[in-house]
Amino acid sequence: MNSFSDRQKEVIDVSIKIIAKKGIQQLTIKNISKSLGISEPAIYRHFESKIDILLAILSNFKEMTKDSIERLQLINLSAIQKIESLFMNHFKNFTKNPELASVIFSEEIFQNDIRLSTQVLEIMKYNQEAMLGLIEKAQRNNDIKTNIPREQLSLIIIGGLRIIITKWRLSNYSFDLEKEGTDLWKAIHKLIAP
Amino acid sequence: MNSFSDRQKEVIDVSIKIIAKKGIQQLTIKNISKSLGISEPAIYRHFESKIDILLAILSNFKEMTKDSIERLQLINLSAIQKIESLFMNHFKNFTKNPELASVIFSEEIFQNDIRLSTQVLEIMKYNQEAMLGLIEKAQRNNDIKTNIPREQLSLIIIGGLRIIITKWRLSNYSFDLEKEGTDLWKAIHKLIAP
Amino acid sequence: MNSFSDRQKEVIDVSIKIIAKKGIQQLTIKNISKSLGISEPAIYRHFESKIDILLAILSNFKEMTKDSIERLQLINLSAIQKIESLFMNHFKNFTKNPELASVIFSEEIFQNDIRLSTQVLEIMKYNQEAMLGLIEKAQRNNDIKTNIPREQLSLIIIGGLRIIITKWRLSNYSFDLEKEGTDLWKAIHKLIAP
Amino acid sequence: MNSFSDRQKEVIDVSIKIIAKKGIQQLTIKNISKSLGISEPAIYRHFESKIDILLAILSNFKEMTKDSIERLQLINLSAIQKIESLFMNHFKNFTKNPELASVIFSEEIFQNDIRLSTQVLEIMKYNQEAMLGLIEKAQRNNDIKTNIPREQLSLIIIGGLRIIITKWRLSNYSFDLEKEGTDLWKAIHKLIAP
DNA sequence: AATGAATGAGATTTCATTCAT
DNA sequence: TATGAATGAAATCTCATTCAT
Repeated sequence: MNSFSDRQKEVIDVSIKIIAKKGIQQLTIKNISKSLGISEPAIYRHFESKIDILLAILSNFKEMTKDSIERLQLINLSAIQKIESLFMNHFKNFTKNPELASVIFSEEIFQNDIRLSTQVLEIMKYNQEAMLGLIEKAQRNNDIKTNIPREQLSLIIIGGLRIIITKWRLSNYSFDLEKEGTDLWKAIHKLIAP
Repeated sequence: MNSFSDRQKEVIDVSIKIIAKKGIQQLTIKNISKSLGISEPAIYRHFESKIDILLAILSNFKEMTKDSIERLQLINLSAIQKIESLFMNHFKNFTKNPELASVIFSEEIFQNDIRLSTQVLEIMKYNQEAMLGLIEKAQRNNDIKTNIPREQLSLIIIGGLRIIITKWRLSNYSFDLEKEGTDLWKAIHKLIAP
Repeated sequence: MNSFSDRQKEVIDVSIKIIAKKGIQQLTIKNISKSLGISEPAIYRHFESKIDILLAILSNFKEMTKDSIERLQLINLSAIQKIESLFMNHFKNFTKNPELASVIFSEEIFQNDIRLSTQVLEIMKYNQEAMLGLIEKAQRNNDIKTNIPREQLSLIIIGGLRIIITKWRLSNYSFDLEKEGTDLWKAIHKLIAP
Repeated sequence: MNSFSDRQKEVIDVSIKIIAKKGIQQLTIKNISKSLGISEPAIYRHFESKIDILLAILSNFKEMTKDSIERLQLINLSAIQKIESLFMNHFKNFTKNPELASVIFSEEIFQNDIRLSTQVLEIMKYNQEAMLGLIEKAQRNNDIKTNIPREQLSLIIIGGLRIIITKWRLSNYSFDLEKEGTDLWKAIHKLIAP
């Protein structure tokens, strides 16, 4: 799809790490190039501008999001199981890749450019629509209460997902995200089950 | 408690507005002074440094948070009613003061300085403890399911609160926050009611 | 009219000198600030951008041009004498201020920005219209041949003026501009007299 | 004489076009290579440095100038006819090749290097001497007034030539150069004829 | 309390050029 | 003959802050 060169992937990678560790304000061309051990102008062989680096990060997220949702659709699971899987996969992924957590839910970072914020909104929308679709199916299967509108159910599930990750991040990854995530899912599941 | 001068309050005010409208990267001494119609050095009569402005913003939030929670405790309401009130008050306040929404839940903004992030964590903690206390009481009153640990209930309630405000902000305040907030509360209430 | 501060005038001044001596490519903020003995950022207190410095130079030229033409109109001279005066004044001014010569007829310098080239064209137009008006009057007074269209006469006079200044400049100001200018005017006068 | 390779000629060509369209400041190795559809280092296979490209442009002009003057000398025309031919040929050539006009009379472009400005001065000198020689002959043939020194006549002719081309270029080639050139020549001819 | 002038540090970006392949 | 990757130098401009007034 979006075929980034090896160097481009490296740039994207260290950029995410820099944002995660030191915040967007420290994402400078100097810091990126220092991390890669090359000169500052060398970055411009691989990206036309700094904004393009941020766009590449988002483009990467978008692909990842789409892929994981599409893969999920193909699996032979019930809708409620797919919701659980979607929910829990986030924790697995972020545990493996904690930097991602800092960037993926930090809409503020991408506020200052229309192209960036458009991408962010599209990613959010994509996630929400997937969740809504699954909730609808699960309700039809009678695996989720039907007396609660799916829009609100979706907000509650995604809201829970986001806040636990935010807490984990702000606590400096000091608790076991997968364990706390499982507990949260159990609670949500108990609440929404008919 | 912290007694800010009139000018200091003005600085805090326009700073919040700038962050809300243009992001933290645009919060510069130049932009602040331009918004206030004074010169840049004049800012330094009122704040020793830029960090002090951000600390003042957070200090302000902290006071507001404490105040509203303390006031809530004094009112003659049941615990579940207090939770509802806490939940709904946010929407009222943000509808009146949309800029606040952009800053109050943007922890990323305050990531790059220990003094700042410490303040942010304290505010979060304060809110959570208040919520936990109320949930406990509501459970004792049998107004909330008791078979779900209050830690998870708290996450779900605050998570829902945060995500709806985030959506509202990213949508450029394009929907009726109070109405959507009411719908969300109804759903949560139905779910957590015994 | 355009009221430049003292510092702004200094910037304009050294900028003209730099262009004259080293060409437009050496007109850098660094060189300007070095010439003035201040730091580079200090320049930006006085001009918003480099383009604004160039615009100020042109704005200055425009004023000078307008002024000198307007002053000329008021003097009690015949049209042909005014043409001579216009012609010869250039040599006097440039002899006093040789750097001006390098910039005033270097349209190429101002090619890369629409605002700049617009200004250049306006200055040229202004000069040409003044010259056309004077030629017309002189022809009516029978001081200039009437069997030659004034458009061509204007081109010949201004063309002569420009080329002699160009030669003087490229020769590193190595000949007496006023003397050569007088000789040229004598020749032109002899040719265009009826 | 100077035998440029095909690639070198291409480089010279696009360089002239770039200078004409966007000014000398946009004549960068990057822009040259982009125009040619090759990589930047590839340019250095054909020219040792950027200055060498500019020198090649001037060297080309010099050859062209010499050629056309030498060819003119061989033709069986009177001196005044040769002057007319020299004058009018410029308009024909520039109409065919408008970019040339932007560069050939832009001495400022070549100001910042001694080797470049030396070349420019030589070309000018060559042209002037040819013109002076022709005027002298025409005066001896009694085709041009003899009471005007040929130095001034030369200035007037070449000055007229240059200014009309400058106007044409700054007007974005918006008028018929050959027609206006003819009108100008008629005027000059009428003036200088005995 | 406020300002005009200034600055050191640093940001993004461009440029001519080099080198290994 | 050509390219991908890289770089030192330098350009424009921004930022937080200081100081004399």
